[in-house]
Amino acid sequence: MISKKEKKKELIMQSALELFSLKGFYNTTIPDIAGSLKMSVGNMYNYFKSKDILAKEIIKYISIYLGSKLREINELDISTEEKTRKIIEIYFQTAMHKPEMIDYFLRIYLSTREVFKDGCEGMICVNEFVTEVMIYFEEGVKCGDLRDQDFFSAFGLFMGYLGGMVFLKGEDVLPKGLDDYIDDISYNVYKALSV
Amino acid sequence: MISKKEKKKELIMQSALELFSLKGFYNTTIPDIAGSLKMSVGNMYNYFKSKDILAKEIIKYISIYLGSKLREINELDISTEEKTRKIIEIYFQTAMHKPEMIDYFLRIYLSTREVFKDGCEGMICVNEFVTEVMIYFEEGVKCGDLRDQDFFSAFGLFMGYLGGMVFLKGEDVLPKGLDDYIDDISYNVYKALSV
Amino acid sequence: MISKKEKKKELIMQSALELFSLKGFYNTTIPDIAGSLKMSVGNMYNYFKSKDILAKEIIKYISIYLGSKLREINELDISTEEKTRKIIEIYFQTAMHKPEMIDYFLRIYLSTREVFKDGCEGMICVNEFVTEVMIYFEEGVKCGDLRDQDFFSAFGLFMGYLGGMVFLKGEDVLPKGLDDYIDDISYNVYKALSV
Amino acid sequence: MISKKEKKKELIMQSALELFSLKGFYNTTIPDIAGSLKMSVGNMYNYFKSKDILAKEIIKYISIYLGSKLREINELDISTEEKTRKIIEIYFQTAMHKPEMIDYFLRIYLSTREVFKDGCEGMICVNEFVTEVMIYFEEGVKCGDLRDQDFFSAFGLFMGYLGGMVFLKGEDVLPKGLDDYIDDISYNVYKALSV
DNA sequence: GATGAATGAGCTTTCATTCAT
DNA sequence: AATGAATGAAAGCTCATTCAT
Repeated sequence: MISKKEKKKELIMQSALELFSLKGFYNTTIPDIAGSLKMSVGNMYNYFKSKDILAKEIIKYISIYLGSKLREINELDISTEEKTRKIIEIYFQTAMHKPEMIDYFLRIYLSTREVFKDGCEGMICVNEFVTEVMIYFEEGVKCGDLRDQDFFSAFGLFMGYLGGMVFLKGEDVLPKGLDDYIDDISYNVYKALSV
Repeated sequence: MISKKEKKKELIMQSALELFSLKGFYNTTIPDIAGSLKMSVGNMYNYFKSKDILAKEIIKYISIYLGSKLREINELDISTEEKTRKIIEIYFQTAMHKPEMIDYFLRIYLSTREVFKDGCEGMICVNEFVTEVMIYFEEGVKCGDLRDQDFFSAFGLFMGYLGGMVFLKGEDVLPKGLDDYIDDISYNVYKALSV
Repeated sequence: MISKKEKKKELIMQSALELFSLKGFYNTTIPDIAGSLKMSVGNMYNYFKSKDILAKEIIKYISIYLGSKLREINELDISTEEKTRKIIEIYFQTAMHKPEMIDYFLRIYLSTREVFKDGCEGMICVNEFVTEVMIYFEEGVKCGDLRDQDFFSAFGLFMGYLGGMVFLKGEDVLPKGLDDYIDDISYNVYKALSV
Repeated sequence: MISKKEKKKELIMQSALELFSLKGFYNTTIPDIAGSLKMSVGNMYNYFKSKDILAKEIIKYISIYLGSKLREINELDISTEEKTRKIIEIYFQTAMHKPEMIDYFLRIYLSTREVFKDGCEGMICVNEFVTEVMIYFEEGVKCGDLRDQDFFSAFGLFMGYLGGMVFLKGEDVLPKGLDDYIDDISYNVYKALSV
């Protein structure tokens, strides 16, 4: 069972996540976050000892969320090609319906090194997510669908690609909706990674 | 002919670029930049009217630099496959020898929307760079090497991939040097984009 | 008979005394004190209505403790010279074995006027201690051992001296242990005060 | 010649010294100090990088001031007994006419260890003052007036005594003015220290 | 008696920008 | 063109105290 305090921590993370991804880490103040929750500034600090710690907890939270989504796909009994498409779909769906998550990942986590340096070195805080991508890749290789190449070569292509598209969407330069690129992207990714 | 003032502006941009990419936009102060140039704070404002304007000039500067590098490749009389490889090479070489440029692109420009919102909407400030990628792509299509797909589907893959790899390198999770991934990546990109 | 509540108040004072003398009044928080006693913050306020009141009760507590030690000496049937030495001994022994007491006296009580202004004016809160020094002095005069001078001239010398030595010890500038100064100090004090 | 900046630093120290000694270190805020000088808060930090550093500079300043006063006495061609009296006189005169100095010494410097821990270990920041006391003592010994005892035994007596009297005055328990104790104290100190 | 979440004023410190020289 | 002292708003964070449970 989840404690009342744990529940409130999650509420705070949700609100902070939205504000951070909307306005950026340094343009979101603790009073902003507290205000959005009708909570006093001081009380915020009963839940998260610092703004940095809050930011780190949020990325872990996102990693767990996205990781669980990927796990569901990994557990399906479908071809690697279909899995590839489903991963793209879920990524874009998240980008459309919970844009703050992907945005936080791309614009806060990847770019605010100072904050994540201590405690999120390497991929510690996005471990759950990366692990599932790894599973997707290794199973694809094992069953003969994907070429056996360096994992990071494959990871960079797949995730760099998806991130890049969401960035373009965010910059409002994509003429079509993200959904409309799913066919192209699935084709390109699978073409690149398959044997 | 380039004026003395223009020359000093460039010096300032160089120094600011290094500091911004090293410590982030919000952790670099105007006194920091002035200090690194042994220049007074007040005088800095004779060259750039605000920190935001400085940041925007820098991204244009980078875009022009990288665009010119790509143009050189586009003007070579080689196959699209060779061009693809050369683009990757030049991108990684820049990432290794002038890391501040790629870092600024990925960590400052892409992530600090607040700053670039006014004056760099869409791709205005990275126009020169994007244009050359577009030329690479369209010529590749015209000569029958590349599949005729939506430009952004291709752009996202190529540039998202390269950015993703540099990010991974920056996070110190790549077991090998960037150079050692050139073969893999060239292969993957060309496989994805070719007919 | 001492009530259960009175007993707990004393426990709190002991803990607070240690923390105050170790970290200072303003660097010791009520949560610090409560935490050191595994007690809730709210409950602390059932025993002491404010931090200031707690601080004042502590100095009274110390005064009573030290006063009782001096009374024991005053009641002995020994010469004033021997009493003088015994007072120094007991003072230094306290400084060594219960350093928090002397430290509190010197560093909290004497220096944090704001806090003790209301309720501890003059020597109200250290009354028991000062009274015993007064008795020592007056009896010494009555029996012809000590010169009959202004009490405060004598008090300042004796207690200023002892406090000064403990300060020096605290600053780690004394080359020897406090004990090793007892001979010197006894000699100096008695020489100064005797007829 | 003294720079304009140095002059302003001294003005700030003067003002801060008064406020600190009057209200205590933790009850004096930077806005208090800035306000007393009709100066902006931000500008204060152009002169002293932190409140702690300001506090440390002040104690050095006081030490130099008092040290110079003692040096003048040390350089006089008078007996040790007369020097003893003159030191007490100058100390009490300072306590009466520049009470903030002695108060700062006794109530801020000696009691706020946290602040002076780094950078003022031992007697580093009161070096000039202590040195002159040492010279007084050693010359007194050399010329046969004072007993050759441990320096700190003598220092603790002399300075502890003077500090103690000022404390008592501050607590308003002395029935007479400080001046009226000079005879007594001179007699006591010299009696204790002389051969 | 006991808990600890909640309050909110207040603190130190930072920094883009201005402006008198 | 050049200096750097000055401004002042705003940030992150702390903490004595209260109060519903």
